[in-house]
Amino acid sequence: MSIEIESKSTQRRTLVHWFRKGLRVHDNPALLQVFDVARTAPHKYSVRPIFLLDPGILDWLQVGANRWRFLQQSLSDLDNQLRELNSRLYVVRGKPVELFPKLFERWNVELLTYESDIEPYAVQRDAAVQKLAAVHQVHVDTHCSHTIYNPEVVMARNLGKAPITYQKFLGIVDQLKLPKVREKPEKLPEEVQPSEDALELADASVYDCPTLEQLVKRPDELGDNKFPGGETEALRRLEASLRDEQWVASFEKPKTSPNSLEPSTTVLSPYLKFGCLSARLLYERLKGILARHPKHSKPPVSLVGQLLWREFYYTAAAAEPNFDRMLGNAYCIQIAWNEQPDHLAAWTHGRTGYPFIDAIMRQLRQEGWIHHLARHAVACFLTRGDLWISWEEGQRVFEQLLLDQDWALNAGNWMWLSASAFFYQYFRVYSPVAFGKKTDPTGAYIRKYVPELAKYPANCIFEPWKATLSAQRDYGCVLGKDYPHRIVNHDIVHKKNIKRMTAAYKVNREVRTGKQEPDEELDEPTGKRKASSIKSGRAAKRRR
DNA sequence: CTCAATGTTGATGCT
DNA sequence: CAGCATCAACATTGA
Repeated sequence: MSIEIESKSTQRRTLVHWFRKGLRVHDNPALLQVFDVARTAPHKYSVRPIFLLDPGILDWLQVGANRWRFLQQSLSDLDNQLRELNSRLYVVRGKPVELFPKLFERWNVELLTYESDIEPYAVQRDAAVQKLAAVHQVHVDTHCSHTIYNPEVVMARNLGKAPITYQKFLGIVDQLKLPKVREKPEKLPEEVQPSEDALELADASVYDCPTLEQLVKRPDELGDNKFPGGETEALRRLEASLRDEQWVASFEKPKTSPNSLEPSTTVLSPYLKFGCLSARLLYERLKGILARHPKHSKPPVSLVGQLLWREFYYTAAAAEPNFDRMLGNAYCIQIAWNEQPDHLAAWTHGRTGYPFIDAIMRQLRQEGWIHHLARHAVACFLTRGDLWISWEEGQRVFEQLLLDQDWALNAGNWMWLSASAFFYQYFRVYSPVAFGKKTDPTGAYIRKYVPELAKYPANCIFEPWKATLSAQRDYGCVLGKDYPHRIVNHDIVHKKNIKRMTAAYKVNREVRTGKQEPDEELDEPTGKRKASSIKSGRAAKRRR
């Protein structure tokens, strides 16, 4: 017994950084902490940066093949980055709560660091891990570095609540100090290399990065690899995006095109989502450029404005565990959406019969990224504009297909577009015909992604039902045979849906002001009061 | 309490 | 082709 204790006390202690999001070595305060501590006593410590991969989640998580590939590439690049710093990435297979007690013991862990996260799943997981760490006398330090501003700090400046308008949000963060962007850590001394544990002695590849074959269960669903994952590519893309300072300084999102053949915006979003690129670094770089160009665009339309939209939604989401649902969500207006599986399937797979909508949905499936305004067009079409299907259904499809899918942003934008929260001018409806014509009058985008319509001329490619049957035959694409008839008539349904929105808002208003109880069909028993408490202080006062 | 101003990105038709 | 009014009309904010 005494020998055991003796050997344990002389065994080196391990410092662990746990990667989740934040798949980078630059501006990573939690990683930096572990490296810094190791350097204070290189003979006492060894360092193990880890990523946990639960093989069970591959089957149920809403992640499409393209995003699995992005993750695989990001992990592989991260491993390379760490090897240049005399370390490596240790990918450990299993569930966090089952793994950590074993790792704490196996590696004699002293310190665990990670980047904090506001997603409910992560909050719950991290609380459980912190408990386990306490039991094993492992010190835990967390750092807020996925966002520029800490959502908790923003709320503290707004009477403890998340601001629900962007302008209010701007007013608050304008008073906050900017976080310091951190350099990537310096190389670790050789002595810090951990000696092989029992598992590594048995199998030297036990902690290796997953291969593409291991992560992508449906390789047939992989599209072109237009946006490879990883920090290296993120930083390359950052530099390419910032090269033209005039463009950066004059950027206005609403003036960029949703249907250009090549992206009209930076496509840094997937890299921000996985943390391959630090939002704080991007912010600092943008500020530097704007300082050299006094006449520049401003939030909400500027590039800085785009980053702050991300912050806005993160703050709102941090305050609401049900942010991704209609029921029990304090921000969200309650609407009796229809269930319409055939229409949902048509939208999901780009078979609505509206070429502009279908082209966007097919680009999304193939490439994993679509322009923000393209997301507006298809989201409006699915929900309040045409199909009257719940935003949660659209959220699910985006969650699967978008490389940049980020819980807070996806839910927040779906609520915005469906006029369920944050945005209320539901009478502004996108036309699935007219909207795309503004930036692509010839329909080149449609020809690329809906090739069966390639021979349709510009004057009817946005509305192929206007071509006569003989013309359709000439163009080699007959509606109902080679391409679907439109599943709804926009001119008719969008007017009907505006009236439905008016009715839904009226009910919601009466519920809020206490004139009427919420619809029992819509509300969960526990969600009743909550729906009104944040929405309106006026209503809450009246109730008291 | 009321009331006016405001809101990242609508469509249409007119000047 | 940019700018503007109109359509019908929302919630939030702040005076």
